[in-house]
Amino acid sequence: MNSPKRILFLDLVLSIFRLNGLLIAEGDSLTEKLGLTHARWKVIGAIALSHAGLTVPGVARVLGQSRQAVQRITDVMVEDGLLVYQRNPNHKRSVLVALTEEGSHVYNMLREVQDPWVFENTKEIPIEELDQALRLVHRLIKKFDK
Amino acid sequence: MNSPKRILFLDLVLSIFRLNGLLIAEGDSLTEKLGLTHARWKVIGAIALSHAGLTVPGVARVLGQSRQAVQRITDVMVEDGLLVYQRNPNHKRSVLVALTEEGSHVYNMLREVQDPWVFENTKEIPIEELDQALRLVHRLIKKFDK
DNA sequence: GGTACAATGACAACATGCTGGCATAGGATT
DNA sequence: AATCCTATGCCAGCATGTTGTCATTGTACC
Repeated sequence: MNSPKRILFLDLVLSIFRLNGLLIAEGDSLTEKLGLTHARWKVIGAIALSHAGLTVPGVARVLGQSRQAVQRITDVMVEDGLLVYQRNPNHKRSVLVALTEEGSHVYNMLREVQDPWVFENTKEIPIEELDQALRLVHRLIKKFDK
Repeated sequence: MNSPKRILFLDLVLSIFRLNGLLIAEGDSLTEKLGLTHARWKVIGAIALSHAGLTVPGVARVLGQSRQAVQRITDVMVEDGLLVYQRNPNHKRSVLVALTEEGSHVYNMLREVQDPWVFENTKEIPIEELDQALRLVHRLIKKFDK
């Protein structure tokens, strides 16, 4: 069971761990001036991309995290004026999370630093490679996300 | 700047975050009975695979983490009898980290649960796809790891 | 309507990661 | 040898994630 496949897969797993850490560090340094952290722009991004309203557990489901982790982040972001909790017509207790004006502004600034970063880091990579890798990652996510 | 490439790349980044979380959960449940956690088997694996001796900061460099994070884990693992600190002929203060007999035993058991897991999750994936994805991930790591 | 199960909010404990600061050991340069 | 830079150990503070528990709300089913 020391097949090449085994080695490749374990290398892939460890590399995912490594890349995850590096991406977090990248994201943090990229958004430092905006007062954001990776936990925060993940939330802002999820909300900005959602057309329907999202509740806290809804954001958690989108991000694949526990609702408690998201709740803690959103609570602080509400205090900081980036988010507001809005009445949810569909649920008495479970409020909707929305961007404030300042939150939208921060999201726009996020895009302004993110776009050049994406461009810089993908300009030499053929789109086919990105697509293939993404498909494999999605396949693995589907396999593990039960 | 809403190119397909941008969308693909951002999806890839978010998917890496997601897969990272899922892999940690997988690893934790897989090694639960061994009394391991993902932080611990990463360390055990790094040490088991190193031919030369590793110091704590050495393990950290291999794993791409801070030496403080690794130090905390190894301290606990030494208490638990999985690791020992050994005199380092090359450095008075910076000891080497090695597996105890129990640590080696746990590593072997780790392999016994890990191998079937790897097999199960790769049997339907062509080796070429794994290889291509791994190459892209390595490429990104190299780009961000400065 | 009543009842049972699921979803949510709130709080706590804990694991894991990061950074920063400080003292000391090692190594390189002069 | 003296000096300077780097590596290391150790401690602390903090951000982020997990799980668990409990009370309450929503929902579905009888």
